[in-house]
Amino acid sequence: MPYVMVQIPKTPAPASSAPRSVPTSADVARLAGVSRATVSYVLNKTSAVRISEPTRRRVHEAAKELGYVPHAAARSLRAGHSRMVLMPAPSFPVGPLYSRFLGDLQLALGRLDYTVVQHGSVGLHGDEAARAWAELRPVAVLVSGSGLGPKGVTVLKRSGARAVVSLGPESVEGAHALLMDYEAVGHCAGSHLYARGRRRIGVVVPEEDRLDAFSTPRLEGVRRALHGTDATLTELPLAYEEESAARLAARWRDLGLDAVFAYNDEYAMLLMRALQDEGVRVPDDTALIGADDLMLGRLLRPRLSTVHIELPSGRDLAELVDRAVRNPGAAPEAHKVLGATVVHRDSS
Amino acid sequence: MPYVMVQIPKTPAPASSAPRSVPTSADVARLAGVSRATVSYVLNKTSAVRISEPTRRRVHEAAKELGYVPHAAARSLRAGHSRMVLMPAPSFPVGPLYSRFLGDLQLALGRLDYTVVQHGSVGLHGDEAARAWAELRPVAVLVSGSGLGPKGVTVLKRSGARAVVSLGPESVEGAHALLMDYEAVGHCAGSHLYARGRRRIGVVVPEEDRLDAFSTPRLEGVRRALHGTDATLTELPLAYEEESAARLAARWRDLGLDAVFAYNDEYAMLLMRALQDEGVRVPDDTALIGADDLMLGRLLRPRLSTVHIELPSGRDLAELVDRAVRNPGAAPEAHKVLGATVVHRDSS
DNA sequence: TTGAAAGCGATACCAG
DNA sequence: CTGGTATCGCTTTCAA
Repeated sequence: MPYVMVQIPKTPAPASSAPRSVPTSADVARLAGVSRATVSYVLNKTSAVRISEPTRRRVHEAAKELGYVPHAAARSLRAGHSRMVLMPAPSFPVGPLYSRFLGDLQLALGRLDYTVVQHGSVGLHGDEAARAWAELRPVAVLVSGSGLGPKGVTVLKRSGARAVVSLGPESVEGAHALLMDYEAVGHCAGSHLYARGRRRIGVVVPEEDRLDAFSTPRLEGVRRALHGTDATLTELPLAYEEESAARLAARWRDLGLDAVFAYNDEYAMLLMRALQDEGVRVPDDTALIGADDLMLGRLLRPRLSTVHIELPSGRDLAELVDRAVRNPGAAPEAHKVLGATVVHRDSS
Repeated sequence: MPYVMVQIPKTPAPASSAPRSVPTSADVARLAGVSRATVSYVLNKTSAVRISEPTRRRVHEAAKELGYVPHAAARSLRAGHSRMVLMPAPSFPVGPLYSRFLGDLQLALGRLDYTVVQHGSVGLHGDEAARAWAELRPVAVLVSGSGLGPKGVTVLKRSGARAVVSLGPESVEGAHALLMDYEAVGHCAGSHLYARGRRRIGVVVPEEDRLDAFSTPRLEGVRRALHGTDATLTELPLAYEEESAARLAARWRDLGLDAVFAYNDEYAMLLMRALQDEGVRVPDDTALIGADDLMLGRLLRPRLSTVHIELPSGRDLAELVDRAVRNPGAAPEAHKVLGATVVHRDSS
């Protein structure tokens, strides 16, 4: 040892509300009268070494008395890996469908002993966001939507992520993909309306930018369903406000449409109301179909036809993640996971 | 498994992507031909020391070439603190109101250079959850709802959290509190119905357990509003299903109610539909009021009266957090932050 | 059965 | 202006 370090006494902390520094395993060891190694053995139930029962008890008691909580950062630094699964937090209100999916996923991953963390990356764009996520060295990253490019995937993998999974309409180079075929939703709706004999078909396109990622594919799906037929497709921009709907309804007869796919059930309700106020009969004058199969659609009169969407089960996705983590070398899997089926009720 | 995930064949990943171990600052230093200290200085723009421009460039280039991303765990281990603000991820579908609040909050905290993380603590109860959160050594913890007791607060503070804030109906010992006075919502509704001359008042109580934390105070609020008056209060259990609503509506005339507070706008819509199907006129026979001021209420006929709820601004909460972090010694603040006002439309 | 000590990655002091 | 080095809290060999 080059020179002797002398411990400098610290200024005593204020009397009562002493913000004692956070207890470490060394503190536990001292209180229990053992070494830090022993503490680690006891607290992690290491089976390789056997610790005497009295010692175990002393360690546990010391830990409880101090309110010891292990330091995840130190642990994963030492271990060289963590069990954190990171997802970007959604930046817009999510429906009950996705909420439920998320809950299931968290539960399933929790059972597999992963810790799910949603990272509030607001205002970070593309690769910046990927870097921010990579700083946490998650073992896996699940990204929904289009917030991730191939470069982002590289950054994440370089920094140790053993699985990168994208949930969205298209797969990303190098990442596993859960292909949510949003076009299928529109395709379902378009085919349904066509099959019901409708030929002049409108498609609501929300004016809210955040929904572009969903609305564009849904529109394209309808276009694809109608391609090569004698039906026409009209895009109908609509903001999620009564006024906007009223304006659209006011020029409805001029549009001469006999059917409309309203993007989702909420926009459908908005539009249905406006159409009815305008004296347009649904479905006689105009057929109307939504999507997402929300409860509210069942409550409308006429009952709203809709496209029911089935997301992958959280358990399946959790298993995909676990598989990928255990075997990072494997080629990325791609799964089509979005089930879309028409629920025909009274509005179409 | 509800349906099968269909595997799509993917082109195998290029063989060149050898999983090199993740680059550290030492690797950057080596490549740039400088010491790790210099790398740290350059990358953190430390102003105390001045590094020659050529060196800076070499470091930056090396970092970029290696795809270097700093290791957050190592950094915060060394620094002794992080800038992570932790919130438990909500375990049930949240409405647009709360989503918006959450988004604002994340943005505001982001601007103050905090990283917001939602911890998916599913299946963890009370103090277990607090321990799990504490392992991440967040600088602040925001807990909404009643998932935190005084012991949890102690655990978190012991492990270095400089601010613990509870958002909910009641304050928790030792934590800052944003008091969401859910009773006020019910009180508003009850007073309104009473003022409109209604005396036999029903209150919908959702059968979904997860909503207890909200529904009980709303019910109590109505009770308080009616206390000491000649009005009666009837609890109306209701599940969020058409069938349940139909059953309730079927015995409506026997109940002899002239008004009902439907918990929120969604339950109100469910009930209004069922009542109308039963021939009960709203508001003539029975006045109806919801809560949350959702768009859908405006679309109902009659237009739904509701209780508009104002959450605290994300900016304000972010500032409270920042203040608390900078001055952890200060006494916990408690703010009443929930504004409830009746929006009188046509259903009451 | 327990203890001493090396090191995970990054930072900040101090010496040169 | 730059390099060596101790340190954060924890796990895990290796010795005793």
